[in-house]
Amino acid sequence: MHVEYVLTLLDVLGIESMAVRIIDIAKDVKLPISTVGNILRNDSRYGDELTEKVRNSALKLGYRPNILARGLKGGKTQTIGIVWSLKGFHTPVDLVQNIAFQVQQRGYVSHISDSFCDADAINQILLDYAQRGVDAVVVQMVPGMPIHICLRHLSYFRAMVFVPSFPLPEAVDQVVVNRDRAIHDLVDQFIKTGRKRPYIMVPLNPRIEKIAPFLDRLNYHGIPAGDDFVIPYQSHKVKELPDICWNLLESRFADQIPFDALFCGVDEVAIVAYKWLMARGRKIPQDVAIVGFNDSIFSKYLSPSLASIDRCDDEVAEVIEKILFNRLENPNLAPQQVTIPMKFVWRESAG
Amino acid sequence: MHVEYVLTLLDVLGIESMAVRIIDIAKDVKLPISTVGNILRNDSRYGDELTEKVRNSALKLGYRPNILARGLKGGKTQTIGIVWSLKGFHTPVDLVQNIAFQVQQRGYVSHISDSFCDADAINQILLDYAQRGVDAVVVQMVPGMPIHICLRHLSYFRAMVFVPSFPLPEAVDQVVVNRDRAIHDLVDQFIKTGRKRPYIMVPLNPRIEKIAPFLDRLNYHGIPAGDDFVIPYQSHKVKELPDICWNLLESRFADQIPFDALFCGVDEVAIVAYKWLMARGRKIPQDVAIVGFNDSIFSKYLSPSLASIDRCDDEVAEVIEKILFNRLENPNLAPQQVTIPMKFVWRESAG
DNA sequence: GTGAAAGCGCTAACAT
DNA sequence: ATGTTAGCGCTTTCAC
Repeated sequence: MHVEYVLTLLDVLGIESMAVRIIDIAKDVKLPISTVGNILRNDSRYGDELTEKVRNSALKLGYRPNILARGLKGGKTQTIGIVWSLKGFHTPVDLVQNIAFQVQQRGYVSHISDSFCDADAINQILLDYAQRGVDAVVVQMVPGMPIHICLRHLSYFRAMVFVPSFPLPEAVDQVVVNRDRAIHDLVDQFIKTGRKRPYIMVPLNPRIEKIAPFLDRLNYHGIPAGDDFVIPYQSHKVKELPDICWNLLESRFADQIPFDALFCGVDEVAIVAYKWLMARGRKIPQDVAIVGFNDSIFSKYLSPSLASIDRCDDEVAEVIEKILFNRLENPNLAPQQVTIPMKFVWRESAG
Repeated sequence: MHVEYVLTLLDVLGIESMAVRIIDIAKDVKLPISTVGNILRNDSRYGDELTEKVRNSALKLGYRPNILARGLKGGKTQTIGIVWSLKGFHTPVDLVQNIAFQVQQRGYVSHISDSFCDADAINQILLDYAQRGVDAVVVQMVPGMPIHICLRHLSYFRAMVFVPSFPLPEAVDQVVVNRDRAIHDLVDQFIKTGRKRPYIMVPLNPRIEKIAPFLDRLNYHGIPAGDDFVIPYQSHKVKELPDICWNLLESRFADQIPFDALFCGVDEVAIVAYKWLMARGRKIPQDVAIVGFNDSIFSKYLSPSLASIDRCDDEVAEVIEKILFNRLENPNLAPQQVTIPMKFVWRESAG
């Protein structure tokens, strides 16, 4: 900062700019530093009188422990780190905000870093968190990501919660957020309403999350669905996603529309499909059924209302928080595993 | 963590779980700690040979400085804090992600905290950041928020960038993101297309951001617009927003629709308005023109395409980052102020 | 029950 | 040019 300016300003405001330390309290109450520290840490050995005196002084002076110093000695830093794929449209950023919010309510502060779905990036982030004395981390596990990248950092953190889409075989704390059930349900809905050629429009990777269960379920119903049922898109920049999808539909289905149902990787893409199909005089869901993903708040109010898949972010955030703090409070607990299946939400567009 | 399990696991993986310290390098190269530290800090006094030796050793051992120890001594922690109103739908969470992303690219880590638009909460967060040796903070300033709440913490941080919607009179680094121009433009568009009663549907607070410029501009055009032109909504939970708005329209305009244009606080609310109006047989934009807010990626693909206001998040994030790191690199710079006006984006729904 | 003192890992001022 | 040393603020062990 512009030092002179700041000093002047602080002067004008009459602000004391030094942080209060334990030693300041010690001087105030005329006791040794360790006594003050111990009392502030709720050491029960001290008399009520002393305790009260110290607490009052701390309150009076506005004492706040220096987290850096605490952490340096191996103490808790009241910090949790969240490693997530934030860029790219397939990702539930709301969920991250939710977790951060929960954590903040507990008096913790969170670091949020973009994993870029890249093993090396995750490794660097975890190393970085370790240097900072981060107490615990939440790591989104993308299918195909080697988990040992993360496990090697296990000893640096008091807790480590993984959020994969399929159960990890390792005995670690994990909240599995699985799409299979929801995708089965939506395919069943397509079948029930007589669809013969349901397509899927999603990013190509990771295949196992959406494409595989979709095609599998179609095959289960006797529809020989292969990669010709997949309309893959690349989404480097979220902003370009709608245009990319529009162009994809234009170029690939200029002559005819071979599908009678379409599962879109996100609700926003479903909106593009709506417009594209309507421009061709197709009726939704009569001619083509549509299902989106994420159950965005607007989906219910599209015309027709858009069926979607609910990731259950609130519940997931809640469970993550629970498991995380359980572990922090009780380090010797057996590893926890909770599965939260996403839910298919029927609406008009699904037929 | 489950200690036994972790130890076994680490054992199996053959992982060395101790962090490498300067002293480890010092032992490795048989030099005093300070020499190693100095060299690692790019002290130019040392010979090439020594320098190389130390650097190689650091690389070999995978040395990473302990940020806590560095910060404790008053050094940089490579951390920036972001204080923003995250809950509540009026807020550009994307922007926060953008900033965090930029910061990460620079090798910094970010803390993100929800300000709840509350002075006391902000105060606590800044105190907390100060305890953690956070290098710099970015603070969203909501109109009406007393800035001295923040200024009193000025001396704790190496940089402090404010993001208000109107210029702050104080000489501080600030990126002003202003709506006035965009709202003027959209009102002018309404007038140009002959609208007589344009309404606005937004949260009641802060009035000065959207409602005031909207009504002012209408009055400028000779339309005596007052609070009867405002349809205020409360949005405690984002998820409930569409239903709340729907019910609001239902109950307030059961008999007749008095407006021929509607400016919605977010694009999602515009979607609700679309459906509600269409259900009543109204044509958009012929009967009622609609403009949303945020220029969400789907707006262009609604039917009709939705006019909106672009917050220019990317540009804002970029400027914030630039000012922030300018200040960190050059503490004696004069305070910077940049204004980035939002932009009205015309599309079919605006008529 | 109370208090002195030894670090945590790093930085930087200060000797040599 | 190179090396010594005194902390930063807190925690925790161990004397008293």
